[in-house]
Amino acid sequence: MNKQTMIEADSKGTRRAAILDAAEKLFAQSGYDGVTIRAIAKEAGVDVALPNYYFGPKQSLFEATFQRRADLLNAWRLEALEACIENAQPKPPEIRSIIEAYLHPLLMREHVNDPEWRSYYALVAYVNSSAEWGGRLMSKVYNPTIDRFISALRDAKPDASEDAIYWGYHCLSGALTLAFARTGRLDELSNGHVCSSDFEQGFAHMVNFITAGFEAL
Amino acid sequence: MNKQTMIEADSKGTRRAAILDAAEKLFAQSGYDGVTIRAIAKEAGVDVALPNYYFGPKQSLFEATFQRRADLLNAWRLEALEACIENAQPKPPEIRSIIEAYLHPLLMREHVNDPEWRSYYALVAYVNSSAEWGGRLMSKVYNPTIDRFISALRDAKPDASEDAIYWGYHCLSGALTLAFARTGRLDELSNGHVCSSDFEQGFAHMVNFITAGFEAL
DNA sequence: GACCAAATTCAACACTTGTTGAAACTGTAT
DNA sequence: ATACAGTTTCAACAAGTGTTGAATTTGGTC
Repeated sequence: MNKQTMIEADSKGTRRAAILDAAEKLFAQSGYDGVTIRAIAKEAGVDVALPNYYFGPKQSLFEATFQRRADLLNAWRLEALEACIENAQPKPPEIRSIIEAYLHPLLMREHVNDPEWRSYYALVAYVNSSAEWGGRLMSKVYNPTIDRFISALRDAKPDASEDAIYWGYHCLSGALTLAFARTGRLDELSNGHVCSSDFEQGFAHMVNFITAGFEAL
Repeated sequence: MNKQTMIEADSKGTRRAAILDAAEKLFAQSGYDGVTIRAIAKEAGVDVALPNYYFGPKQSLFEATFQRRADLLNAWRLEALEACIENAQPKPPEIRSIIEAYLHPLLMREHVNDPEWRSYYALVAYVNSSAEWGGRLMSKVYNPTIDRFISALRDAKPDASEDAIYWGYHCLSGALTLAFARTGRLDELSNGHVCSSDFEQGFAHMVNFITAGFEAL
């Protein structure tokens, strides 16, 4: 049973899915240590003992929550990357279209403003910049996909150094996950002029900015 | 008594400073909820009741820790910005030199590899991408300085839209604080080829990347 | 020495934490 | 009905949580 069908099996009604939904929402809001099993159980409307029954200890619940939507996300991104490589044949694709393949799957579907997906994105932001989870968990779940994007960028910029490409990806990742975190900081900084939760506007600016960064390598 | 002298007054020997040092280190490692007052007291070598005696409740201790080095940092950055504006008179300074004024004060002094400053940077990374602290605390402490940099960027790029400049700053901030977080992710992604804790190398790449992003606005 | 305020310790408070084992309940196959 | 495995509840556990008030110690001033 692949993960797509797992999500659907868990999709609605079952308590197992309700627990994951609650965990996703709360972990995204307050981080691992800021959330108690009891709060998750309450949010999910189940008994305190049930999360442990289904997922074992708290750490496993957290990793299961993080893992749940990852395979879908990776599949969407790879699909978009393959398509952009295909379209550019036989030349390597433009940098801009690689960056778009990385970002667009996150908001070009029905789930752009789906609060559950937004929670998951915030969870990714938390994990990505957490010293405790960051390296290990992100790498385990997302590296195979990222490797493909790195390769594509390398092909598009064959004269750039390896270091520069990796640090370029670092900038992309940092900007993206900070947007995911939805701290409301840009709103405050700009006195309400910019709405940082307007992902579609923000992503357009980010694509321009990041593309220019890579093209200058 | 300004903050410079406050830090020096707290610098060594006093328990008050030991508590701040311990809190800085531990909060940077594990975030607000991942650290207990008892752990801080133990790390500082003082009684459990002492943090509360000096700083009041846990939240206040956290904010005091975050605040302690902020004024120094702001002063250094503003000094660097003034210098680069001065040097470019009467024209506005180059974008690259503005970005350098923002980044270089963090590593161009004796404290580049000072573990205490590194802890503080990691703390900034935590706060910046935390949904609970991010907006409020970062803005309160750092906005006046950031506003000056935004103005300088606006002068250097008078034809860029306001939105684009704010989102450009967002990219800069996200990349910088992700580097601060020191998750070790780039190391894993590149199979050890890139050392993400080598700030000097990383900052050089980031300056290039971010400068190109702004110049393309 | 006596005095006093600041600093520090100690013990305890009320409450929350993750986890568990035994009991009760569910639905289905026999 | 019986049996049985998968769920769900309940109560409790040992350990840890932030905070506090009273007691004690410290260091300097009269």
